[in-house]
Amino acid sequence: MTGDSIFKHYLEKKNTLIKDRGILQTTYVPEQLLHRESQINDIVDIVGPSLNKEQPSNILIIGKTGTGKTAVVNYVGKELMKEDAGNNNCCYIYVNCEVIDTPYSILYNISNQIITDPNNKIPFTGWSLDKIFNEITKVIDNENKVFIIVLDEIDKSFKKNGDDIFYFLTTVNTMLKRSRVSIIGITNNSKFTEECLSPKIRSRLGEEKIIFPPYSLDQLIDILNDRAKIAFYPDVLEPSVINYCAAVSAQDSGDARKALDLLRIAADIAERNSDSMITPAHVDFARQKIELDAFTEIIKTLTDQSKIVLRSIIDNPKSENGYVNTGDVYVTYTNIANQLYLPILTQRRVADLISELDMLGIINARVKSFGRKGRTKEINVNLSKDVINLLNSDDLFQNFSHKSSVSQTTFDTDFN
DNA sequence: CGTCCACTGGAATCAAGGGTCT
DNA sequence: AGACCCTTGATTCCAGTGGACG
Repeated sequence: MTGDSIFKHYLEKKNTLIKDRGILQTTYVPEQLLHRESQINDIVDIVGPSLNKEQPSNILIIGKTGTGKTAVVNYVGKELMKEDAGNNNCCYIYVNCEVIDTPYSILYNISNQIITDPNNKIPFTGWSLDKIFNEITKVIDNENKVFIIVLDEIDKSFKKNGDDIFYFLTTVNTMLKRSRVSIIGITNNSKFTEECLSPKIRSRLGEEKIIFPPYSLDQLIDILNDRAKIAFYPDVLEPSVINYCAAVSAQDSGDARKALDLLRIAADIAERNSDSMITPAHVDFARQKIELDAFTEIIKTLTDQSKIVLRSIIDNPKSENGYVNTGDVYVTYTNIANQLYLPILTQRRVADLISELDMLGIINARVKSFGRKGRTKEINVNLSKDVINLLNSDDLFQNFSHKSSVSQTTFDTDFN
């Protein structure tokens, strides 16, 4: 790979608007986190004793997406490690349970952040949970430190796996002689404690609770200005852009992440167009792009069966009156699956897949009763043409589109 | 007011596919 | 090689259930 490559014009082209793109990334942790002073102080006060090898209380952090939970915790963690000269007293471990979502992989991940010797790492599969439990307790105790383990998006894992590992993690201390473990759980589900936790864990995990309220409009403007100041060259932002980004996101639950995404993508679009300024129009484009990207990503990762179910909903002959029910979908589904020579799932399973699509936000499904005529899910789809085209152009349906012209009239796929 | 439809929601279970361990 | 283990997707079974209809 030499510099003289197909990327040449990228290397030569200088950005005229964005000076430092990284600053607009949501993963960037700024020097100073605005409007979160009190939360930071709370966490510092709780976690601080670990510097003297005393065990901090467990913390549960609650707040909606984009309210700075992860950023604040990681920021405090970073500062804590800085303060712990020589790495002797405490150790900060971060695990995102949305990405790492099985009991095994969570424990695997935690242990391998601790184990430095590559020969002693735990294999990524194959061991029994018992064995991993024992190994991790041994490893932790050997270190003779206070471990602060952050479990981000903790509710996701609870939903899927129950609370076994968390029970383990909150009770390891009884088996440790030298080290201590304390847990920081992060969730965006405000009813998490009541809905998901069994009483025995509830009291342990929720020793301290810290709430992260959504950012207000003014706070979002502050945050955006703060980053824009260093991310852009001077005078490339039309004055109303920041307010516009902030307003869009404030409406929608004060999500700073979303506001930053908007600003960054708007800037990218302007840059690519070689426009001299970033305007609210760019922000509008960015909004559309974000939405489409989100759906693209979801559809890409759907299993074949889910794709067929989704398509069955969209293409359902009965869908012209706005909604379909599970039975209708299942009929269409068996049709399509048959034509694609794929195994046909039971209706029970298809109902589950429909529920999953609902949770992903691709479709709307709510249970409705028709009295004597039974009870079913009322499903409606509200997808843009772009998204539907995207689904139709999926590899899975390539052969199908040709064949389907024979009998089904509803499958008028338009590629252009 | 009770019935009864057409599913839902939950739990138990299976099979296949990834692997380790002895 | 055979015993075990975890994860994922699917199956099977079954006890609910909201509310229009009779």
